[in-house]
Amino acid sequence: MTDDDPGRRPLSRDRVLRAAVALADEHGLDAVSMRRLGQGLGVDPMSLYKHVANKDDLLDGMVDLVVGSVEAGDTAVGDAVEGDGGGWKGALRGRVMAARRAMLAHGWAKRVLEAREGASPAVMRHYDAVAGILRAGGFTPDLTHHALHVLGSRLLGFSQELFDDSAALAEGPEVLELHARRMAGQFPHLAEMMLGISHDEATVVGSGCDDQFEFTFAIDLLLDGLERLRDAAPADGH
Amino acid sequence: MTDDDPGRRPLSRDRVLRAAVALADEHGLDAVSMRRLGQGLGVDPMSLYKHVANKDDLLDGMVDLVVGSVEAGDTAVGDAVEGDGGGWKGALRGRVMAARRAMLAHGWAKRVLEAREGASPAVMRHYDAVAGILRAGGFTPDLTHHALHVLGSRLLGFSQELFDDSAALAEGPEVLELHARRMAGQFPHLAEMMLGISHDEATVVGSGCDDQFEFTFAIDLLLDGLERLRDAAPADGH
DNA sequence: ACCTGAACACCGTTCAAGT
DNA sequence: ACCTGAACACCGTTCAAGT
Repeated sequence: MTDDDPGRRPLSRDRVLRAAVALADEHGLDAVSMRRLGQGLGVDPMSLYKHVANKDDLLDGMVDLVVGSVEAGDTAVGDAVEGDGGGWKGALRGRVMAARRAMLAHGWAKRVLEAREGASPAVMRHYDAVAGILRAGGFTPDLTHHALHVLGSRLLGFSQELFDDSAALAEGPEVLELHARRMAGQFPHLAEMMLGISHDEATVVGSGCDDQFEFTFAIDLLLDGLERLRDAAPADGH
Repeated sequence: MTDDDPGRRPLSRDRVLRAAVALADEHGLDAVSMRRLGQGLGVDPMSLYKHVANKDDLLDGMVDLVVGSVEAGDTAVGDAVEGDGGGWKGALRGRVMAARRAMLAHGWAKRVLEAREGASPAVMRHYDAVAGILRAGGFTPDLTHHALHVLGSRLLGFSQELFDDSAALAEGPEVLELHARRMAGQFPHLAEMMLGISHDEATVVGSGCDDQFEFTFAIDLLLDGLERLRDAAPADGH
C-alpha cells in the first residue's frame, strides 16, 4: 500500500520493456525470464503476454529501446575526430561510436542482436541514417549498399571478438607472457603476436587486446577503403 | 539385436559429438538437447556426461569438429583467385573460403560460435594458420594482430547479416520492389538502395543481397587496406 | 567403483476455469 | 469479455539409490 507499490501503475509495453532492460543490466540476460520479470513488476507472469507477443518479442523490444536511445544523443555534439573537419567520415564515426557506447552500457544487447535475424525499427532507422550519411558523402546507392554490408555489425558498435582474453589480461602482463610462452608450441604465430604486444607497450593498460583501439582501427581502415572505392569510380559503385 | 544396434558400439566423445552435429544438421540447433541426443544414441541422457562436461562443452566440441574439418581440405588445392599468382592474398582467401564452405554446410555453427567467447583448439589452429600466412606475407607481428581483429568473424567465413531479406527475396524482385516502395517513407535511403539494386540487375538471381558477393567484396576491401598499411610502414605496424 | 534414473529447479506457453 | 493461475511439455543438472 506504499506510494511506489509497483502494482498501482498500470502495466504498459514500455514499462515491461524498461523493467526487462533494467533486469538484464543488473542480473544478466539469463535472468530475464517471463516469470522473474513478472515477479519484479508485481504481476502475474501471464499478464505480460498482454503487452508482449512472446519472449522473442520481448527481446526485440529490449534491443529496440537500447538502439533507439542512440538517436537521442547522437552525432550532433560532434564527437570531434582528430584530423578532419567533420564531413561524412566524422558523421559516420560519431553515429557508430554513439551506438558503441550504448552497446557497452548494455552488454547483453550484443548477444541478442546477434541472435536476431530481423532488424527492429530502431535498427532500421539507424541503418537508414548511416545510409543517408554515405549518400550525402557522395556514395552511389550501390556502393552505399555494399558499405553497409562491409561495416556490418560494426555499424552497431561491436565486432566479433576472436576470443576473450580479459581473464588473462586482468592478471597482468607477466601472466599474459607466461600464457603466450606455453602456447608457443601449438600456436607459434599467435604466441609471437602476444609476446610482441607485451614487449612493445610496457604499460600495463595497453597490453593484450585493446577493444577500443581495434574497433577504431577497423572503422578507419574500412572508411578509408570505401572512400578509395568512391573516388575510383564516382559514377558506378560496382 | 541387429548389427547396427547403436547400443553395441561403446560411447565415445567423438561419437557423441558426431551424433550431435548430425542432429543439428538435420533438425536444427534447438533439437540438440541432452535428452534427445541420448535418445538418438540409445543411451541414458546422463551417460553423455561421461564424455562431455556439460551442454556448453558439447556445443564447443561440435564447432571444433566443424572448424577442424576446414584444415583437411583447405588451401592446398589453390582456390585460384583471378588476378594474382598465389601469394599471401590467395592463401588467405583460400583458407577463409574453406571455412565459409564449412559454415554454410552447418548453418547452426555460426550461431554457436557467436555465443561462445573462448576459442576452441581448432579455431585457435585456424587463427594461427592465418597469422602464419600474414607473417609470411611480410606483415609485422603487430599488424598481423590488428589484421586478425579487422577480419574478425570473416576469418571463419561468415559476417554479421544486417537483416534477413531471404523471405522477400524468395518472392521475386517485384515483391522486393513493393517492399521497398512501402518503406520509402520511413527509411528513404534504404528504399533507394533496394530500388537501385532491383533496377540495375534485371536477373532474378542477382537482386537483393547476394551474401557471397558481399562477403568477397568485404574480404577484398580488407585485404587491400591491410596491404596498403603493410607497404606504408614496413618496419612498424602501428 | 560405476552407472543410472528419479527428482529438482527451472523454462515458455497453453488453456480452461474463474471473475 | 477479460484476467489469471494451474498445468503441459519441455529443459540442464544433481544426487542418491541401485548394481
